[in-house]
Amino acid sequence: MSKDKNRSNCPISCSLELWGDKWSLIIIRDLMFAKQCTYGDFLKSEEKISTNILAARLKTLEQHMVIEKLEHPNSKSKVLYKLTKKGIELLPILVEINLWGEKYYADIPDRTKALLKDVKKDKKSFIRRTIKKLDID
Amino acid sequence: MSKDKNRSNCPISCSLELWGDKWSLIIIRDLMFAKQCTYGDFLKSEEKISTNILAARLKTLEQHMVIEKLEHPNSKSKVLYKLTKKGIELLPILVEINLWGEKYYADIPDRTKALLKDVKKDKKSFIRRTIKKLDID
DNA sequence: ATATTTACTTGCATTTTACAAGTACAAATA
DNA sequence: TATTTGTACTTGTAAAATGCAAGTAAATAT
Repeated sequence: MSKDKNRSNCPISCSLELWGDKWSLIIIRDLMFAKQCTYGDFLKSEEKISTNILAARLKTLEQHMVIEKLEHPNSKSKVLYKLTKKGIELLPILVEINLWGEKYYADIPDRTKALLKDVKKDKKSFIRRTIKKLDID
Repeated sequence: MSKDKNRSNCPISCSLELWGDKWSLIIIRDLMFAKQCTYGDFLKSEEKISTNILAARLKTLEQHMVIEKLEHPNSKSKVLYKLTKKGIELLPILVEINLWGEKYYADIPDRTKALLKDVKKDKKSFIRRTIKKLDID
């Protein structure tokens, strides 16, 4: 019925209890680099999340104020999802995961390579610029 | 029988397929800040991982060369686990998760607070020093 | 010789996930 | 206006992962 207690007060452990799974950061990645997404946009991602899992994750992330829902400007049947400040602040984590993954996995997409080249040139500046883009709505 | 194909070539997605769960980074955290751990040490952690899950995660992380097994200097019945270079390089990710978690969760343990104070003073230096400690074996 | 420690494995109930299909409302089309 | 399509979900169910308790085997301590 109600929320369980955290298994510890370690910030890493608490964070993992919220988004430590195979899908949450994929959703957040999409929002981070596409700015805003509809439900259908998430479903179209290459990783092919199933619709019930997507709905569950969106719900949890919204409840924990990592993302929020917005009305779509052109349509009442569409919903726009976007990152909150709390969600945007996950960017440094995504950047570091990207850098680690680039080092240990092959066939990185060109778009990602370009992005990471930019990151490596000046990480702080990349983060600042990306956040700035997300903040404008 | 054999390994499944990755769901995409996105480095974030690939990384999550390996350690995107509620336990892998807890194991890695323990190794990162305790340098070396036995099986029993992991079980003693506050988060109370169950023994079958621990065994499964250690196996996967070893297979993917994130951790490795060492003989215990004093005992043939003990096994020492330590991070490989690949594992050590997850430190920037753990640092960023820690910083995010510190911001959004309460009652952070004093040890962690002290560590994060050090991180915030000079992140690069903290990472360099922590890696240096881990490299000596 | 016996008991204890250590690193696991095994069995099973519960939970989570993945896949397929279905629903409800908005919007476009005939 | 009626019907089809698009969009955001929900529901059902089988398969897989998890959590808990107990068990095993080798090494060490007593």
